[in-house]
Amino acid sequence: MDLLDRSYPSRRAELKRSILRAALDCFNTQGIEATTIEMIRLACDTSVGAIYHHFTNKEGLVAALFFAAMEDQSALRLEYLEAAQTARDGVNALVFSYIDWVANQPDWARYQFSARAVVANGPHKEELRERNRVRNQQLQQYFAQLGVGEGMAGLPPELVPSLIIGSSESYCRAWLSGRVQQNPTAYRELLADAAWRSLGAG
Amino acid sequence: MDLLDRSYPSRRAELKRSILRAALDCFNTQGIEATTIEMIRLACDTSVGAIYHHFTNKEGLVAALFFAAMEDQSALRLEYLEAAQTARDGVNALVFSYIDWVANQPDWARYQFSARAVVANGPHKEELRERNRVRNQQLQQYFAQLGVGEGMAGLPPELVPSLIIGSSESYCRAWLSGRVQQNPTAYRELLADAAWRSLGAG
Amino acid sequence: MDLLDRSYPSRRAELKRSILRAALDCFNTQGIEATTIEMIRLACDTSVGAIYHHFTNKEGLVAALFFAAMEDQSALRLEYLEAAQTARDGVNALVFSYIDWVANQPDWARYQFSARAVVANGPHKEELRERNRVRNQQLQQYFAQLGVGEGMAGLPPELVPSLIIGSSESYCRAWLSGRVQQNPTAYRELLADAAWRSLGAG
Amino acid sequence: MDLLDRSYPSRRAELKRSILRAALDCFNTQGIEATTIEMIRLACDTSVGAIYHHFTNKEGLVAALFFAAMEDQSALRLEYLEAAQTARDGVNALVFSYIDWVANQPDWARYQFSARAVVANGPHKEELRERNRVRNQQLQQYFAQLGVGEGMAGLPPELVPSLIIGSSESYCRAWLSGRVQQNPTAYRELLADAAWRSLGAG
DNA sequence: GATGAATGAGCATTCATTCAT
DNA sequence: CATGAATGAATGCTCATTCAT
Repeated sequence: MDLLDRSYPSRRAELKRSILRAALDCFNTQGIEATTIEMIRLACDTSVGAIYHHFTNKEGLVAALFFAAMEDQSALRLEYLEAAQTARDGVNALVFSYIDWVANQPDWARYQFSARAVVANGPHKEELRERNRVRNQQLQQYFAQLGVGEGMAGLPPELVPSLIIGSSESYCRAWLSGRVQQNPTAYRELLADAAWRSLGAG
Repeated sequence: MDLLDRSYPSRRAELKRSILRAALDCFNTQGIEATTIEMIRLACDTSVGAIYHHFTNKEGLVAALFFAAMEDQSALRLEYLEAAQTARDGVNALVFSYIDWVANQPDWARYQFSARAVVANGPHKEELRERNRVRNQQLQQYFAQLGVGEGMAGLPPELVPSLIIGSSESYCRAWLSGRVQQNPTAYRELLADAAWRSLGAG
Repeated sequence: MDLLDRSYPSRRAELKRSILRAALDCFNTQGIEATTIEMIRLACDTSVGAIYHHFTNKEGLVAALFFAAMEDQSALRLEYLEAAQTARDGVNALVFSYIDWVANQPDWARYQFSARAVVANGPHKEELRERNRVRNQQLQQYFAQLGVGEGMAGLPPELVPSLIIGSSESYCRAWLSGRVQQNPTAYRELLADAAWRSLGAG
Repeated sequence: MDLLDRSYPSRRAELKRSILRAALDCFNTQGIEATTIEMIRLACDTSVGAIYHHFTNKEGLVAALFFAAMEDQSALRLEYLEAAQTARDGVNALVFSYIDWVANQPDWARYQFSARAVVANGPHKEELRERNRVRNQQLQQYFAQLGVGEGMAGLPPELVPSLIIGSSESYCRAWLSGRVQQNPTAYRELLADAAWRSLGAG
């Protein structure tokens, strides 16, 4: 099922969905700043007014799209994490959910990379901060439950996320921008193993 | 010595330097798109005409700044790599040079992150591609010399750069955007060790 | 009793009244042009459609408000004039009714000043002209009855209204915009005396 | 000599003058809010950019025009006042300078009436307040010199300006909007006499 | 009658770029 | 070489008004 159908499932939200889809396409193709409201309007055949009615702003549209991606990614992560029993399972869940989400929603992933800076400096920066705070808290709880951090004594907590996800993110970026060819899912296991080793928890 | 004094060392280039410095400040503070030529003019007290005389247009200024950063970073990497004897030395050289450069030139590093997408889609995309090609070739040569890749048989070559530098890059991004506090140089060794372990070459 | 209750006394007109009151507030606070239908809707908690149902369009609302003020002011003037016996009484009636109305309905007076130009150039300009014509005729009749104009021989008729009401209007404007402090009713007698003297009819 | 030539006499300010003249015409013909920058641009055959270069804003243009009128009117008033010896002379100077200015610059006078409210609520409200303060102070000085206020003991000072100028202003407004036909200069003496009588200083 | 989503013409404003001086 | 006034296409956004439900 499509990401947007998950986020806006009702019938009445059809227009909203079609605006978002058109915006995603335009933003990814032309770049966020280079995309004009008129381009989006053309792409989904509505009126300028309708776009503003539903999203207030160009920045509101950018943010709505970004938060939709964030939530979808979060949902997959939680799903994977719920099945995890051990610390190693947890690391796998993070790496796999990250890679699978990017590989399945490359457009949304691409958008997420380019929109983050925009949202983080725009009028929705507070909402972003808050969502990040909540997400980090949830992750900490999960990892506390799993006893992660014990095996990797000595590693500063603020370093751990980079060790777990850094390589995957780096490869996914390279893939999305065409610098490497192979689909990241082909390296799921390698990247999860490498992340685990990098934690020195072997 | 300052990055710009290295790149534009002559006396006559003083104006060029002061424009670049002002532009860097503005771009980092306001964002590249949000910065107007007028803002830069104000910040370095020249005329619009002078800016256009030296850099042709805004994208020329963005690119000049980006390539200056790239070259400075390259120079440090080469310096570190020249002292490397073993594969492990090479990994350390990459990680250390990356971290040290970011930590010493945080403004340039910040700019590099935000400008890459702009340059990669602007009129200087070819020059960027070419520079990347040259850099990758150099790196490959160095690593071939050091016999890197032998100990890590089985790892796809296109994955290796992400394994080496991914975590460091991830942490540096987090540091530049204030999400973590500790200066990345504090974790130089930890990150290099983790990178080495992640390669499975222990 | 409230101006609007006088103009729209029935129970069924409650909504109409609440729209007018909200519009008056908004127009005075933000200015007529700066006030949007949406602001008015918010202020009286109806729907856009309801406003258009009752007043056809924004200019209809502006005019309805203006004519309501005009009628209320007219009613008071007639009331005062009906008690007048002499020319001097007539001048007093005009000055006092003007001042008392402004002092008792400052919001409506303020609105009247700012709306006149709008109505006089909008689609209701004819209605305004007609109402003015009728009012002037009535005044002329009253003054003819009282024999006004005899004592002040030599004064051009078109100058007389300005001599009678000019100073009061000037002071009331100053009071409404905060340039003077004292309530105009404090100067009722002084202004009426001055008007009388200015007619040279002493 | 034209009002604008007095305010912007240099050769280089030619464009500025032509913009102001075009704006005055448009504002008076269509109304300030109804006038678009494009209309003004057409009327003086420049570019939008030039208008913004010289006046920053539509509101800047409105204010520049308003202050130019104010200064021109002030200059005439000072000129007339300088020749005054007695209180009666002073009253005449105020009434005559007011009437003469309106009659000689009807477009500027009309504009002044409609622009005052806009400027008083716009971003230049402070400048307007300050200019008013200075003007009032000057007037007070002049009248103190002339011993005005002595003969009219008992009249509250804040009422005096309305008594002096109220009737003239009222008649001028009526003339500018076509409600009366006779040019106000025809009634200069009558209005000055009436003002003097209204002060009760006879 | 009431509602409010949808419409789209219209506007102020910006800003990279040029070029006469 | 330097200057900065002038250009004008392009854009985000507003808001009165309509009309299907």
